Amino acid sequence: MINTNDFFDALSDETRRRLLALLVGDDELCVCELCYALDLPQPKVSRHLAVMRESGVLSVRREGLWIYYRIHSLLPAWAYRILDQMGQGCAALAIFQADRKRLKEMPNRPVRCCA
Amino acid sequence: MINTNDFFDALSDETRRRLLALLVGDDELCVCELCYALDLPQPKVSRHLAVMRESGVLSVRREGLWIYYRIHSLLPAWAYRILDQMGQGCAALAIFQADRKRLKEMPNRPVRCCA
DNA sequence: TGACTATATCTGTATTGGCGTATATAGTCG
DNA sequence: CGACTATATACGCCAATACAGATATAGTCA
Repeated sequence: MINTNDFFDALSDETRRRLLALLVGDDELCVCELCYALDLPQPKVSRHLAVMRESGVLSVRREGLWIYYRIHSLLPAWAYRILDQMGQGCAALAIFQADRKRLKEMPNRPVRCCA
Repeated sequence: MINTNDFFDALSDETRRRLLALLVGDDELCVCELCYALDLPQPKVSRHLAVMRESGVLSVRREGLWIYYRIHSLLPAWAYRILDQMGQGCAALAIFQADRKRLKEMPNRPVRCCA
């Protein structure tokens, strides 16, 4: 079960909120998609994902070379609702909209074979 | 209008979450009530309240010697819902329950005259 | 095996942010 | 005015954390 402090720690950084906002909408995305969408160096994205993976906010699945992250399915209901509201609150912001746009227009997105 | 970063910054510290959780339930409380409930030194509580006041998460009313804080009434709907869900998520935790208990049992609570 | 791709981790640095303590401000009341 | 109460702020210190850049790991495919 996730720790409350860890959950709010995930929300305390804008980069992490950008990652979460994408994942709330898209159910699962791989690291290279997230890097491309946020237009940030891969180690930076990877470190933030690691923080959230280690605290149980995100879960991970490997498929070949790609590693897919998603919102952890065992979060308590209130935590889901907060993520959802955060997504709504951020949807109006230019940065978050640009992230969505870049993701949508990303060339050669990896194809899930056996989601 | 509140800044999204500032809003999540308010949630990023446990002391601030304890303050917010009390205020979500009680509509307004003065600094000495909050100090007593959290059992923390006054400057520490005051500094955390100042952070949230300056970013527009809390608003303030003076009544004589006492200063009453409350959740700001102009937060966007999604922010309210997050505060509400945070309150529910934390309600199960011992620290937050103890805060409520101390507040309820506090002797000589100041009396609002003209709320 | 070796080249290549995707992702993770390490290392050193700079910044942020919380803390305790001391002190300042502001209002009340004699 | 001076004593008192409630609250706010300033200061110096320390720990946490984000960062860039370099490097390691792990899987794939020739």
